[in-house]
Amino acid sequence: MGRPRTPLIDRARITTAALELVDAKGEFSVVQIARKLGVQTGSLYHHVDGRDGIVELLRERVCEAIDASMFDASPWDAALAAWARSYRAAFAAHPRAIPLLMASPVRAPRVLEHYERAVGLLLDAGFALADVMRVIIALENLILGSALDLAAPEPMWELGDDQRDTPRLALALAAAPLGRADAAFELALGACLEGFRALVD
Amino acid sequence: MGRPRTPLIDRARITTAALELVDAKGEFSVVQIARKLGVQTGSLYHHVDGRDGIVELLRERVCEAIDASMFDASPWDAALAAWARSYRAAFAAHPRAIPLLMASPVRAPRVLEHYERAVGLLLDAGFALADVMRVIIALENLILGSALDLAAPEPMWELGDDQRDTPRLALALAAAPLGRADAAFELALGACLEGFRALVD
DNA sequence: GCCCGAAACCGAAAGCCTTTAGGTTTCTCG
DNA sequence: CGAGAAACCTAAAGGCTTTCGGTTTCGGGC
Repeated sequence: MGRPRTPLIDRARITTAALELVDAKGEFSVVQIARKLGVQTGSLYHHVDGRDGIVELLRERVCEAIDASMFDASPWDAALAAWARSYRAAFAAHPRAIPLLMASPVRAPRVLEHYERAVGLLLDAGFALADVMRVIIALENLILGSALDLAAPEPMWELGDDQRDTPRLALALAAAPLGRADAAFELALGACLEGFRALVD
Repeated sequence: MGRPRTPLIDRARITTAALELVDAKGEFSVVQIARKLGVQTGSLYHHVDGRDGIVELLRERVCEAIDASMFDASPWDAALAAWARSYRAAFAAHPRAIPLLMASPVRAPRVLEHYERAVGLLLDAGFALADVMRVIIALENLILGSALDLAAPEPMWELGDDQRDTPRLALALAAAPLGRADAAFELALGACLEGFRALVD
């Protein structure tokens, strides 16, 4: 018993275990993480601020993959598009984590910093201060909505066995290309950027 | 004990109690519903298919408010816009239910029927079959993403006490009008519809 | 070099939760 | 009028989160 000579767990290992559980089963519990790490449940509470704290760690881990390097180099619209694609791709890498991360607001400082840089980008591009959040929120709506679509492994629409009630929906679904989620995202992204350009010109 | 002379609970009352709990606290439990209805926990299982069944009931209840009457009358773009607004408004009426409803695919026939009619609308408007789902999914991404934004009663961005890390974000947030979520949605909706028109012209 | 507080684990328990099972009364239908 | 279904209760199993006290180890100040 007692304190071990070398710590058995840390925040990074807890996060990894939680993410593996979420990727595999779509959910996690403190008990399951403890089992995975060979540790008593209560021990996790020395490293982490409860279950919600673990969700926050997951958010940070997932968002680490978002690339924000384009904010300095490209023209504003190309940078915004690249950011949006990277943002979406980061969530797409762990689709089953999305419902978990959707339930609580963004608190992670590292994510907030992305928004800070996006604001700067748009201000420098000549957007009016009152328009900036409108643009960012609109884009974020699209990104998160699209990510949500990615979260459902099965199609978002489960037609009944009897498709006579929805003949044309079944037809359109069958005719949609495989990467329909990506195609839809690109369609909306292009349209939104076009709309944003009208604000600054 | 025994069976009461008049039933104490039914699916409608369970749904109402669950929705009240969700509206008030953002979550619900079978125990809390039972307490609210003055009934033992297990009794609910005579009326409802477990906790997941209650979520399905909530989805139906929330989606009842979506108006689909415009599909027959207006030109396609006005109809699509009206549908999107009504869809979003139905979710906005119970924002805290959104994370709950997002986790599972759409099964309710009444909701599927909306998509069926949207497909018909677009086909009749001259959209290519392969484009129809792309357009609908793009629009839905926007609706759900925007609804998700509404789900956060607190601002989606919780800046730390020390705003020195995000000075321009704080500035932009302060400059954004009160209905910033609505403004962002309308901005993106208009842009997307403009993009859709380019597909059919 | 020693001591004391902090750190990191274990064990146990309180208090939630979901779901199932069996018992009792009442209703409905043949 | 009798049988079975319906609708409630009580009880309990088994999961969950979180807290608390006990035990050992580490590290910094004297």
